[in-house]
Amino acid sequence: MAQEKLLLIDGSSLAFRAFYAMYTQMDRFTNKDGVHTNAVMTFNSMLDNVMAEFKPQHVLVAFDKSGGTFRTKMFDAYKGQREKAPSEFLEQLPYINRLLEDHGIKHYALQDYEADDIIGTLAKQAEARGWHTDIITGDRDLTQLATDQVTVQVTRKGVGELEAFTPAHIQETLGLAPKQIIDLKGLMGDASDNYPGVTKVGEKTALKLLHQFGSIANLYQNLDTLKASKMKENLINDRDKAEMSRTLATIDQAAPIEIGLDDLAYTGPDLEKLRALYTELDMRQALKKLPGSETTAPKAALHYVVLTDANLALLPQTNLPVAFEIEMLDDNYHVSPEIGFFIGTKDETFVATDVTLLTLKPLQTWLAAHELTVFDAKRNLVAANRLNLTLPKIGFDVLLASYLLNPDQNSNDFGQIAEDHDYQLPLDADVYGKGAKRQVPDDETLFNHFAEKAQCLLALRPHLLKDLEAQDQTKLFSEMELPLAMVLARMEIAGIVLDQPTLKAMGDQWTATMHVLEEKIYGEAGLKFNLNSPKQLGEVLFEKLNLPVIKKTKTGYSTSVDVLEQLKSASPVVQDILDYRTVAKLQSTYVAGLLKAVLPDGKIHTRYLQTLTATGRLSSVDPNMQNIPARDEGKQVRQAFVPSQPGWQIFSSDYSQIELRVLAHISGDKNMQEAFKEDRDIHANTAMRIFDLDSPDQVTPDMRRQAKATNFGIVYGISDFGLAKNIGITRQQAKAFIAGYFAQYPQVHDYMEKMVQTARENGYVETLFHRRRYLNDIHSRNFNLRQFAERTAMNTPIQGSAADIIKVAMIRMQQMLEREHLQSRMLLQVHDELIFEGPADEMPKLAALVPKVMDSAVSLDVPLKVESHFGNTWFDAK
DNA sequence: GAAATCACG
DNA sequence: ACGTACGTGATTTCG
Repeated sequence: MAQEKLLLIDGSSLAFRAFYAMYTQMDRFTNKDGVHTNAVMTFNSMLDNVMAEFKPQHVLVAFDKSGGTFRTKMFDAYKGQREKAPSEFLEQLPYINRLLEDHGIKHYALQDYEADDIIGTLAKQAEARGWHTDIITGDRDLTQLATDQVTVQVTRKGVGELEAFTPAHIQETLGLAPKQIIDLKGLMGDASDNYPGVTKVGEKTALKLLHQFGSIANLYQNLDTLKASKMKENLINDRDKAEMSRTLATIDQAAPIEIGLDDLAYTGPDLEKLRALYTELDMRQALKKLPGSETTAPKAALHYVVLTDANLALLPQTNLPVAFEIEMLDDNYHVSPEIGFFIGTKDETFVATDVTLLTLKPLQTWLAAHELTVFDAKRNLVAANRLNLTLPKIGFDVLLASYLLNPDQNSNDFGQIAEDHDYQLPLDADVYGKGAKRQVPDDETLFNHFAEKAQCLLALRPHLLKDLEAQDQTKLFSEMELPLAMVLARMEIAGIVLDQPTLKAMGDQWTATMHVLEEKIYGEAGLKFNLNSPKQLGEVLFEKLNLPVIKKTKTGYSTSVDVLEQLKSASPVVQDILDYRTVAKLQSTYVAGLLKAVLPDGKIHTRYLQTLTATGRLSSVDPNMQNIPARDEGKQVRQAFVPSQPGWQIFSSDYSQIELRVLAHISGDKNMQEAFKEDRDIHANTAMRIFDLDSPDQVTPDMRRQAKATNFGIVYGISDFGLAKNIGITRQQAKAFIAGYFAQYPQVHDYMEKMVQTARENGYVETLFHRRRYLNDIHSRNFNLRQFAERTAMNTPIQGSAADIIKVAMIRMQQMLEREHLQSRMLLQVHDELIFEGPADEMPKLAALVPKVMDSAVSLDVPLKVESHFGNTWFDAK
């Protein structure tokens, strides 16, 4: 007989996670009585998943009992920092209990004990009987229970995935045996359960000590063998804390539970009761899944042919578009495994897992002769490049088209996009799984999915083309976004070299500064605390040091820069905190973060997301190369971005004031256009106008600063409150500023009103190149949402048209580089700036060429201005 | 997962 | 009376 299986679920931890997994959309999920159901729903689907996956004969869901536990009796502050659970959560707990009962699953809680202890006790009993146990929890502390017979499954990324902690897995990841997790927690403490551990000992130090000594007990027995150090002192001083924390972290495996293994048999659900509960809670998805509800018939498997090197001749010659994709398992196509490809014609889909077939001559020739329809051109171009091949004839991209039709539909999952256009296609997540469980399915499943995708691509193409035409976006698609995908692919493939030693050296300096500041701050504050925790920092500043509270956040005191700037004079510690924040950011994001992103070729290959933003801008991820520090000491980071070859340099050109120039053009404002036509300093010009001055000499730096902020505010869709806050004036003054501004630039005012009006009438606004953004909230009864939509209506045509312009410039620039046979390459785009590398002797050519291409990308009623620089590093190209 | 913070245009 | 600048991504803490 097969081994008996027991499933123990940490109900408290999972319910909490289930609640927060859909926290933002919580209010979308309520029943007709206003009871929230997000936690119940998520908990329920989680339950379905684990029951299906583990198929246990015995199940128990353990909960914490409210009120204290034996641990609180030992240590008052245990879990003391926790805020009370929100009422939207508490109201769902009774339903979760009912849900379990109706599922035929036992649940249990015990006075003075936590769910952990119930689970630990039962797991031990099950082991004695020779059963296998799986424990489902969101809490890593439970991994201490892992044995050969007990696997601890910890939820990841909310609740969607499980990570299986076996003793071997724990050994692999931490180098510890499960029981040593207890010593680990003893040494490092636990912030969320609010027990201390040893001062200054975090996970790293604790692991080192445990690898050396094995346990806390043995560590203290052999403390003499440690060299004198601050850490040793801390260990001596905090011995009590360590031992107490160890006790607190220990799960009681002999809790006096009144329930036994024999009570846990899973008998299956009571479908009628479940149906009643789902109905009461208005859980339609769950209702649909109940047996006996209407089911959708499984679709017939599609036909496909598996390609081999021997049957490539089967590919038919056709003038019709064909579907193509190189499939990869992960988002990051620079490094993801390539798991197969497909070629679909209207009559047949050809599939294979062996992507090296693509390098064979007959297939290359075939691909070069047929127009391809893909989902995500850039992704396929990079994948192809990894196989040393080009895809010269990509004619249609379903992802790009879908994004242009509505940039809110920016999912990267073909299944999702298909659904948006009323086509049936399984989500990639359903075929491949998510996160740790993501894997290549068996060939039949994979190939069938390929066939579905191929046929879906071919089916969607004519509809999307028609829709693009109807929205006047055909050119935007075929002359801008699709060609741009090719250009971006080349930039991403080129990558930029990171000078790692240089960056490491900077990082070491910043780390040293960080440590000095840390100690100084602890001295000034009179205590040690976690500087990276806004919560703890807030307590120190506003409770211990009694500094005035300037601003609050949802959860407590705000400690952001603008607040700290105002508190600088109140205490010397504030400046140190600001300095600490600066270097900590540089170290973690720009030194450690960038070093992590370097691929084996020594380069950083970012990915531009071409179908993400609502305005038409690009974004950049893994890593983000569009927010590398440009000011103050952080800009040194740019010294680490260097050319890929000796004798080469970095070249950069950027548009000057492109958004205000776009505004001057589309608003038709004569005064603003005049300023640009005469190449005046636009901010000084604005200052002269709103402060009613006669000559530029009368503009003080402060006036210019305020005028500049007002110009920005206008672009963002101004409000008096926002402007007042930004430049530190009263709301009245801001109001007067804005009135003055509109008096001086009257057509700008007209433009703002016109855009809001357009949005109301059409439901969307457009850029110069017909990029569209829908603004459903423009008619909202909710004041905030409506105001936001109005500001968006004013801003999107400006930001989006500027994005259009640089996209045109990039496409033309790539053509020019080829036409002029330059070795120089385009590497990066940062919204209004293009960065290249090339041989030093090509720099003068770039200096002539790039600005010319950029400023002639479009013809506006005002000139576009471009500034260029070059040097040995990105830093020097400024 | 959410929130807070801070980097860029 | 409402509560606000537009568009992004990465890191850290916390429940």
